[in-house]
Amino acid sequence: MAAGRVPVERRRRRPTKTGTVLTEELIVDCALRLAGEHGAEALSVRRLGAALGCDPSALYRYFHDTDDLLLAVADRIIGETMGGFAPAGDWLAGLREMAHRVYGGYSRHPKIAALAAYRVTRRPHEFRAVEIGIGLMLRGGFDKATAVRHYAAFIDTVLGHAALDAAHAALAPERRGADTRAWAEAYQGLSADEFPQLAEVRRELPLMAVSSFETALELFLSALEVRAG
Amino acid sequence: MAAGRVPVERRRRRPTKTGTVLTEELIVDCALRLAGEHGAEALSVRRLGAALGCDPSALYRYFHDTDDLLLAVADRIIGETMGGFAPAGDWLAGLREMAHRVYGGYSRHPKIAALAAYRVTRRPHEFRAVEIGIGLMLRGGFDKATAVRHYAAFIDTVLGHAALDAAHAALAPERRGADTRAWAEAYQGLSADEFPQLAEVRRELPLMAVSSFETALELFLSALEVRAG
DNA sequence: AAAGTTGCGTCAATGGTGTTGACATAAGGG
DNA sequence: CCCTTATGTCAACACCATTGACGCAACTTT
Repeated sequence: MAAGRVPVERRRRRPTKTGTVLTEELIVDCALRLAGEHGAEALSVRRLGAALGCDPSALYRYFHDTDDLLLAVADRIIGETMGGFAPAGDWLAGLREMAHRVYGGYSRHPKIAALAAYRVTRRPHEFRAVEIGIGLMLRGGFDKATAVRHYAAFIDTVLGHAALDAAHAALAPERRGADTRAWAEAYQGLSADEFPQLAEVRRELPLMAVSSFETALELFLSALEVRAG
Repeated sequence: MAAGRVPVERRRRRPTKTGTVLTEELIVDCALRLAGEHGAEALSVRRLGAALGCDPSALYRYFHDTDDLLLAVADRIIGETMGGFAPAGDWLAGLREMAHRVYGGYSRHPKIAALAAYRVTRRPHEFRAVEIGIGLMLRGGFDKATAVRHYAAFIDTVLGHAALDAAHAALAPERRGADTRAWAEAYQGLSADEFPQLAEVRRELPLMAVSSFETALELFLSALEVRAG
């Protein structure tokens, strides 16, 4: 049953009924593509099996369960977004780019992001990302413990926003629409007596429907800058 | 089928097979209790029906679907956490307390938080919370548009951290443990050649396993303070 | 080249999930 | 007292993840 128990060297590559030869890599590829093309619900063992042309249960030869597969997919995303990133100049600019890369990567795969943004993949691409992030904090002049704590706060803030926006983007269309329209509709009709502050900013409320990631990131980075210097 | 379509006044209160009389409130109560007591998976229409002593499908007379029910439960949580909150003094202190209340409320209901933190409930308790939050920003001296944008960044940062930590807390125990231990185990064994920065802070890495909410919040608030004054 | 292991794809089955339409019954208004 | 109709119940559908038994075929060994 168990996945990965079989050493890679001993692998016997038997083609499936439809001819393709399964690989961990191929499965992750397919999962990523499937989650992207079709809606949020497309990522199930059965659909994945169908897309790969194999029996669903064959996947359990490669991954313990769907959680294991999910982490593998998440690490692939991290790898893609951080690929070729080697910040050289200003540490703050480095952090800014890293934030944009991570946020952008997860935005491109909202369904996965919503499920995996808060996980620790414990896989190579994540190792590299943390290595870079902590390096940037150290370059900012923070002592070791502060660098780690600030990196945690930084990446969690970025991941938190990414997860929020991704989860929203991954919602079924009619639900996403309803949530978005709330600020321009339900919140517009509230009584000014009961909600004076909301009435005051009524015309600006639709701003609540757009992502606050950029605003939050710049506020956060400015706070870091102050503490460093 | 549809929920809420029946005006409240016309309701015919028929007891279920086991004698209890269903109410939207009673259902939300039960859902909250169920999600708290039993593990993360306890929240399903069937279990809820069993706990209420009614047929699962009876719930569809009160809520369109599980999403509708989820939003009702989430709004209840907001109401509980914000109950009696009327910040009078310093606007920054008000924001700090609001952040702690929201984060704490969701921490007490991780399963719900993981599912609902990024939603707009469009219900009374949420209205009140936004009213208070925007009021605090206006008190900080920001103009209308900036107040709204800063409130969005503020609440999304808080909700993002709450969602991250809640999702982690709602994980199945063995998965949560594995994720947590990663920083004290998998990350400790990495080669110092390949990951020099990680090696540098190796002894501080376990800090990554604890919530970064407080750190992030204080950084965020300090940035707000600078912009206000 | 034949025999023996064993990886792994397939099949069938289990027990879970949300949701719906038909139905019967009792509640409450006239 | 009847009539309308709200609503709890039942049965069914279409999904889901996961597992154990099975047998083929791809390697290893002799």
